[in-house]
Amino acid sequence: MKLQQLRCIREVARQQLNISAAAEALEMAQPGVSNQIRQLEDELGVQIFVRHGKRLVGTTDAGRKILEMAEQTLSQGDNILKFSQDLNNSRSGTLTIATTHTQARYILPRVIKAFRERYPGISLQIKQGNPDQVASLAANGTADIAIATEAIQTHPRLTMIPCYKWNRCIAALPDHPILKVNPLTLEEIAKYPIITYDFAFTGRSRINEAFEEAGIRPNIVLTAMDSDVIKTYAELGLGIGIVAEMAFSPENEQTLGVRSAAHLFTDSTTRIGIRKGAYLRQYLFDFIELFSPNLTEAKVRHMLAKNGQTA
Amino acid sequence: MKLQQLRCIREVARQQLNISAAAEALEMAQPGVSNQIRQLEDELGVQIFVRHGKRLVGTTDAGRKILEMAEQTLSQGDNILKFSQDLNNSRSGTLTIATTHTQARYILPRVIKAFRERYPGISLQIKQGNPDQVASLAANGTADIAIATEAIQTHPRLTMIPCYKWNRCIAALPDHPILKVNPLTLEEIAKYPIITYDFAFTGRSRINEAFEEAGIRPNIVLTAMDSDVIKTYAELGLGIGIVAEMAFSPENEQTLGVRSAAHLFTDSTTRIGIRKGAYLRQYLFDFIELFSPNLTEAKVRHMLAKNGQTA
DNA sequence: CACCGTTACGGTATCCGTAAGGATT
DNA sequence: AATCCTTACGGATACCGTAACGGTG
Repeated sequence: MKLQQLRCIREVARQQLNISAAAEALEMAQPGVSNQIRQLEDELGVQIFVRHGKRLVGTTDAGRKILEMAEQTLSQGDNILKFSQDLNNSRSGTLTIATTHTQARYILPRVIKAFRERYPGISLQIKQGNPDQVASLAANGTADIAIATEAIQTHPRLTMIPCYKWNRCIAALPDHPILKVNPLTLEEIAKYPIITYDFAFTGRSRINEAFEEAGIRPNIVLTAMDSDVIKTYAELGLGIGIVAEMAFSPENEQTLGVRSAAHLFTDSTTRIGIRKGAYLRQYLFDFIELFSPNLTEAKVRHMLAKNGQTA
Repeated sequence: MKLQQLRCIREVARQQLNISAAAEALEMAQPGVSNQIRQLEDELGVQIFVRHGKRLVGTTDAGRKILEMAEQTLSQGDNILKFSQDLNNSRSGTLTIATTHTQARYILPRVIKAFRERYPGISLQIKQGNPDQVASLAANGTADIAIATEAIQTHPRLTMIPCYKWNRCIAALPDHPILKVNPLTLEEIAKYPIITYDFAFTGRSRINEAFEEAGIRPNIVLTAMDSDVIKTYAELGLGIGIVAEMAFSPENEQTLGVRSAAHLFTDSTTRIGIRKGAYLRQYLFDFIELFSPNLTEAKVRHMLAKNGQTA
């Protein structure tokens, strides 16, 4: 059994059972991948993939288990490589961050600016997605770290570290009556068409809960995956936006009037997710501390240790 | 990085930095091992071993960490192999049990007899040692399971499962006064020379504690690593033996008089130790259940899961 | 027909053995 | 002197690429 064989089956599984795609991702030719898979299956004496003639159409029960164990093995192996790179040149490497639009657009810029100054040699990669995707990317090692608000707190392979709480605000055209009504209530908001986040996104469920508990059916006319789109349509007068408060900085935003709605919705907590058992390079600890200054390396290590972290 | 390279450095570390011995254990020639190690060190750019000229004299700090991660990786890889073998022929394979003399001699025979009847194709291997060695053998994967009484309850890489409690009894020549004294006390015992277990062995520390608490200095004239030796010298009239109660079966032992000393010493608990994250073949669960019938597969799985077990 | 996986084949690199050479104790 | 690790070299093997073939939708 060789690590390369495990890499092959893992990649094929990740590419929806497409060997050609897996070969490309692995930077090898299709036949090579085919061969490695066959050799592994022969050596183990276990079919991993279900074949319909010459097409892969699924994984066997045993295959799923083997794939899971292969991921573990490869993760462990990666730890050795990362650790070594860390020793040699802590100044070069890659940091891949999986996160949602709101974080990438409004929170990360200042963090990344500071990080780049400290580690100019590290190349950064931001992978965006919805919270589920973000969690998966970190869980399978494609990303070093996940930053998101929901759905990820229960992922079995991630250790979650709470960073900060936030809430929503209301954005509307400057002359919109909602900006002056007193007090601001859910009933008042529900009188107008609403623009907010796509379901299962940045705290969207908290918005639903609030209206549901109050027995109000809001008129949601448009949902989007990112705050900028919501703001854009609010500027067009399509309705009032319910947006994460960090999407507004005090100095900008003359085109929209903004007021806090923190008293109407439950706080959401943004968390960092780290794959259990991962080796964390020094600069990742520094990144986390830049992101949330109270999360010192010692604190993070302690939280990881509590969660069955190996390394 | 290849698994074979990891195997090489692991074996060298296990063989006290002796490449020749490692090569033999790996069934390859010395130069091959040397090469693999060098290649790995080159690829990682990290020195793992400290060399004095041409001799390995230690591991670097980084090397120790890498060795630890390598063991993890190889363990995970082994899980895949074991799992596959389990699917193919659950009737063939090897079960390696690391345990102490007392278990091997007095408890395991009936268990192994039953096990062999159920799995005639599985070859069994018993590795004996003191409790520390037993724990290490299971922790590093040389043995599938550890069975012992102390020292192992705190091993960080093992999940411990308590099986049963036991205590000691007094063995002496049939006409020895200690067999009739009433009540049997530590003071009475301490009047005579004592033969018992080697220190750090099958519950020896419990014996020490008891005398210490009572403020008595027993006259221990001989210590041994196994119950048979103790019994032999008791038969020679060298003193009275303090022995694990399971070392006596009711029907045998006419040469020695026996009486219980359970009221004088704290109970000891015999535990099974299993490496965290190990894949357990079906027959291992059956073996455990034979050893301790209340430990069903479901219960064992549950205890392992609580302890950060992956597979 | 387009796509996908397998088989066949050949060059290259890797692995691992033997044999000989320096170091260390 | 004995032990031990390294270097050097050669043969077998494994790996991986290209090219051609066979199923599948």
